Amino acid sequence: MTISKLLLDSRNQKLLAALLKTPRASVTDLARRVGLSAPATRERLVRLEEAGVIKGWRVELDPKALGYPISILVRVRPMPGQLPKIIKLAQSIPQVTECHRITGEDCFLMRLHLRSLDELDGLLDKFLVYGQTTTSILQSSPVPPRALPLPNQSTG
Amino acid sequence: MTISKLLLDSRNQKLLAALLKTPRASVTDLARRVGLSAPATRERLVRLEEAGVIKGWRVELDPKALGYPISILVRVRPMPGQLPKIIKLAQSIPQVTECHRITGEDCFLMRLHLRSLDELDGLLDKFLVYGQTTTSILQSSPVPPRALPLPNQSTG
DNA sequence: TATGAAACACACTGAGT
DNA sequence: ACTCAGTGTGTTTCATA
Repeated sequence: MTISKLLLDSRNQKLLAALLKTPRASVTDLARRVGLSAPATRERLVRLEEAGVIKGWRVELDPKALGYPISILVRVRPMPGQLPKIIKLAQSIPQVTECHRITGEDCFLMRLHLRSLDELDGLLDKFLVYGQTTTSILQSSPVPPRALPLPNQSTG
Repeated sequence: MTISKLLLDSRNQKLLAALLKTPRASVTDLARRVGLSAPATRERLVRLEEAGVIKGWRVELDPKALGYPISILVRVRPMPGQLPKIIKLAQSIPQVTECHRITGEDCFLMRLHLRSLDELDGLLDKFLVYGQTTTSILQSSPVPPRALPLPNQSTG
């Protein structure tokens, strides 16, 4: 049994579910919803963070509001030996907000945010030095980022 | 000038920058860092939320810790007329934590989390009813999700 | 749109079970 | 591992500029 599983008793499941619903809830509020005292709830939160079950906290800003109305996805197929250069390039471009190494002929998938389509050429050119690119414009998100189901085990 | 721009004076820029660094900081702490009183800072936060500049707050859980060690990306090329069915299907599968409509021959890109590779066949089969799929396994993230640069304008 | 003071809620600690 | 109670800090409202 993994450390994680020990951490995922029914109370922590409730706690995580409550947190997913309202990430900014106070410990006191979470405690009420979980049926524990505030100190006990806090202790559980700290342990979940220490164990890495809770990886982090985020505030999500709207790219449009920040002046980036266009989101695109770019796949990159590196030329032989150019893989590390593409990584460095992606990291150095602030408009690249995600870059993933994936299996398949295209080794990378990245997400870029643009102020206008005019920016696209210049950005792609930078990558074309090291490989081929395939570009898609993001139109909508039928499933916007959402949480995975919790194990919902009955133990604990 | 858009509503957003009016909202992005230099103090709000500082405020958002502070929030991005430490999303769970207290209003009092943010106020100190921005150089305003707590009530004023709180007021600004509320407005930024109401205007949609702050889209939401997230707690990020580790998929591995929840029992989903494998992340994959699937592109789907729908057969004619099957596009809405694919959307519904994606929404109905909890392992699909993101699904994006994109331009190109593959209309959808989605992200799935698996308990094991054995799950893959069954999941892909569901989509293969409505179109072709291309699957990649996510190996690493040279650029893990990060924030866009703020406008950093001098006005305000 | 900001501030300061006051009322209230929350976080955190320590002692006890 | 939890609860309870006490203390200090943060949050929120209101009056005011």
